[in-house]
Amino acid sequence: MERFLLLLDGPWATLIVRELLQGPRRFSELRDALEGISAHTLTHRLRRFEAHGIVTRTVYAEIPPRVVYELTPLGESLRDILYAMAAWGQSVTNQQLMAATD
Amino acid sequence: MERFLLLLDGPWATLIVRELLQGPRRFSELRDALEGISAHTLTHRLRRFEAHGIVTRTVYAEIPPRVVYELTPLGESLRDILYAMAAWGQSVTNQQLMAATD
DNA sequence: CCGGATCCGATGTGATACTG
DNA sequence: CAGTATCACATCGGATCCGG
Repeated sequence: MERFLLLLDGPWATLIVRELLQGPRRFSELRDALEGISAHTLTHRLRRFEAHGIVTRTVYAEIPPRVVYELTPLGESLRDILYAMAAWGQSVTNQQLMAATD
Repeated sequence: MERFLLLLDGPWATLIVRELLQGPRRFSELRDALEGISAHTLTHRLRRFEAHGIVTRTVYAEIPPRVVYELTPLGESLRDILYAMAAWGQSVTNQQLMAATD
């Protein structure tokens, strides 16, 4: 089975990558942008991304500390997938999905 | 949060849709093509797809019984996403992924 | 500010046995 | 052939408390 599918597993994973596609982000910036995500989940997704080589984690030893996450070229290459997802979401109205979901 | 992400949740969901993109498939054809999937899981994914309107289920009351699954136009519209995923998987060598995963 | 530790619930998946 | 029922396990995610 293909590994790459596991990278975007879970509802938050794709949303985090989508946010990082817009540029480097601090931990708190991600948490604020992804309204509703817990620090617990955000940390775990970022750690996995890091382990899979699609995100870099840079720690600035300042007071207060600052941690910046940034997509690697490998992570940037996910852009086409995210774009395809975004396009699909726009072409399918919420009404269609809601009616089909219930 | 966007509903469509939940459609392709889990490692098998995308693979099932990818198989159906090649044409209608019987239950046993899907199970054979997706080596390693359990009947339990395949049934549950197909039932969800059906409920979400991306797959139709047609039962032929023959002996032995025959059940054919086919993508709806809504399901077909997922093609671009699956293609983008496939392209990504091909551009990234397995070596890269394995090295990054461990 | 950026998490780690821990406990908990929900869900995806498998194994096995069984059925119309 | 095409499932269903049940049990078991892993992982995603949230809540809460605590630490560098």
